Amino acid sequence: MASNKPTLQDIADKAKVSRMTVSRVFSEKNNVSKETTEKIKKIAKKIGYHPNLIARSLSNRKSKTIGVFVPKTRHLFLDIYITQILSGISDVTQEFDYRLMLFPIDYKKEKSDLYLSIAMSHLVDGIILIKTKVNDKGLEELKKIKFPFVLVNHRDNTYNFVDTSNEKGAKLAIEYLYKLGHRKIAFVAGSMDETNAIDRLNSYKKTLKYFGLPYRKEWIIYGEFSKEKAYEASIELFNSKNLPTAIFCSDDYMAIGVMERIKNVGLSVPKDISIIGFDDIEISSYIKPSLTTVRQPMSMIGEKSAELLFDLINKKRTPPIHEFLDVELKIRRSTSKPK
Amino acid sequence: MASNKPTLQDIADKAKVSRMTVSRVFSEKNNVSKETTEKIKKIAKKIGYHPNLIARSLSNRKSKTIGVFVPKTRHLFLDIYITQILSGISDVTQEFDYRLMLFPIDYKKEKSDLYLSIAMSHLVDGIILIKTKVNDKGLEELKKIKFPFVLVNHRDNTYNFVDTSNEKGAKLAIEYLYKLGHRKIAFVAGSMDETNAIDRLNSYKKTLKYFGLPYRKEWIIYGEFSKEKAYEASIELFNSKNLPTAIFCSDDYMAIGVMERIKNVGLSVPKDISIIGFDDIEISSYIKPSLTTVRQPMSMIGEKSAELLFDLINKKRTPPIHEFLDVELKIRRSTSKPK
DNA sequence: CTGAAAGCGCTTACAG
DNA sequence: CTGAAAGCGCTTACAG
Repeated sequence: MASNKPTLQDIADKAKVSRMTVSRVFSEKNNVSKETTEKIKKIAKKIGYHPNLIARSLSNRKSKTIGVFVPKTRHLFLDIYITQILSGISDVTQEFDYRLMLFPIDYKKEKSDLYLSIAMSHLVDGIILIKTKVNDKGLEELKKIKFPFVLVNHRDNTYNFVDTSNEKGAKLAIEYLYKLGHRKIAFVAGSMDETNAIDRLNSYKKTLKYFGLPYRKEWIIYGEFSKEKAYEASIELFNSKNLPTAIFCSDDYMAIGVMERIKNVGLSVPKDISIIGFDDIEISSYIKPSLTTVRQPMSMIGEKSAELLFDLINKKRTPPIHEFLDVELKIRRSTSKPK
Repeated sequence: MASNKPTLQDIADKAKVSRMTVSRVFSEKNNVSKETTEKIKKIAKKIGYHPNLIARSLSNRKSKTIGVFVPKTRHLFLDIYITQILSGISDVTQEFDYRLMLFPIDYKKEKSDLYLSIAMSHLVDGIILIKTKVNDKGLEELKKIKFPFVLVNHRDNTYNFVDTSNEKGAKLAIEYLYKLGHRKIAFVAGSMDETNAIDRLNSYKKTLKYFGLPYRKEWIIYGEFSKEKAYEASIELFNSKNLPTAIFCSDDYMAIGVMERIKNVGLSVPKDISIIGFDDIEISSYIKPSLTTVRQPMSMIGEKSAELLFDLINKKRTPPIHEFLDVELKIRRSTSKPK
């Protein structure tokens, strides 16, 4: 650490002006004479002045920083899915000349006043929460103090959120299978404490009904958005005598787990069973067969959520705001007509 | 924003003590009587007090935050490789009860006083820079003011760094190919403005020499750590009459690009040509054939660099510190004996 | 366009 | 164990 960092006062002394004038130059108020501005900038450069942003924050009550809560999953807190959302957030944050503070969090374990204490800490001007769980008590506190925050991929009408059209996504998948000729369609659900998982499940049920397809409880299994869990749970599907001809999985990792299972029971994709995933993560186009999946526009989800947050911070929109982003079916080789 | 957030003074008034005493309670100095401590905590809870961390930072000159510079690559600033490093950094940061500020950066474009201005801003107590380029002018400034910082995966003896044993990694790969019986081994280099790429190339040359293998300039191609570039550049290898029997690629993405090329020229991996990559990214175990590669301990690299940074911040070690982490050869199906 | 005064909400460094 | 004083380095809100 430099022992004595120059301050506004140091420059003011040398330039023979008040430190207020120097402050104006660095906060770009453009109301200082050209002459003095140049003199001040020259001196600043010479003595190596850089503003103390903490001091600035304390007095103007703006941190110019947003906080992003990201779920820790699978030991690694960032899977590819979240990485892309984060990337979108980061792009917009830089456009707005803001900084980004990361809060990795285990939503299940964290005490409920974490959000509030960070909101009250003045460290950030707004918060984005990626994939919170249902019934998160902390959110109500944030709303109560009118702190700007946006939920990402968590649909709760009480709050601001940016979410994927999960309903449409699941519908697209089932519809596509139906049109291929499938009538026996099983479903692999995600973690039921996330609205993503709930919405996809409900849309699966609804779409089956719409097409007049049979709904069978034993054709729904629960994989908790995990490849391994999906692999384990999917054994049940193959113990029954009545095999589905297609399986729609709530995310790509689970689809990969199910494909492994299918291989292990001696069947083949898509010849015996068609598989559709959800997300379109990078691996999905590399595996064999490549995975048909519902693509979420991940980095756009990040961008939109950051844009919304800045609108809230700048009071350009009033809560609650709800945005749904569109999905797209990526057809690859894990789906075909039934035998 | 809450209109009037309670401050230390508010609690002090109600508790009939000085705000200094209240401050002591919240900074956990443990030198306040049990009785008063409890009274203060009770009042704080009742009126919803949460400390203003910005104010605390200004007066005690500690931000309790570290900054991490991450390269923006491939439009998405975070590829899987960086994600894992970041995850390791984040784990250690939480252990030390610090916060984490993210600075996505294009190292080639950024003006050179960015590091310095952030170091001087008091926003962070230390900095980790992931994959800087050779000849980055800004680093010298940081060193001059003795600001704690650590380079990740960039070997520059002037500064603190945590790097992979690239030399050993490349040696392991070549050695393995040699033992399989390969004598004609080509090399795909990364971006030559990164020491990672340089070190792997040098080790390739050195190891060839060690085994008495022929070094041919036309067997070295440059893929800039990009799948597409590697695909493009690798065409040259197949225009020559003298084909290699194995290709060692400086990263997995390039290995994937080269494998595509091999397929497109009608050859097959590993039957005609063996392929080895570097990194062990997630896809590498999913592609067909699965990729033999030199595994970097990515999240450990993150952990070690954060631990080193905290040691520097707490003056437990003195710069320059250089750490190399071990690599491991993951043998999969993209390598076999030559025909 | 410029400045004097007051303040942001904490902690440091004494002192007792 | 507790407190009075001063200060961290800025900006706000006047005033001229």
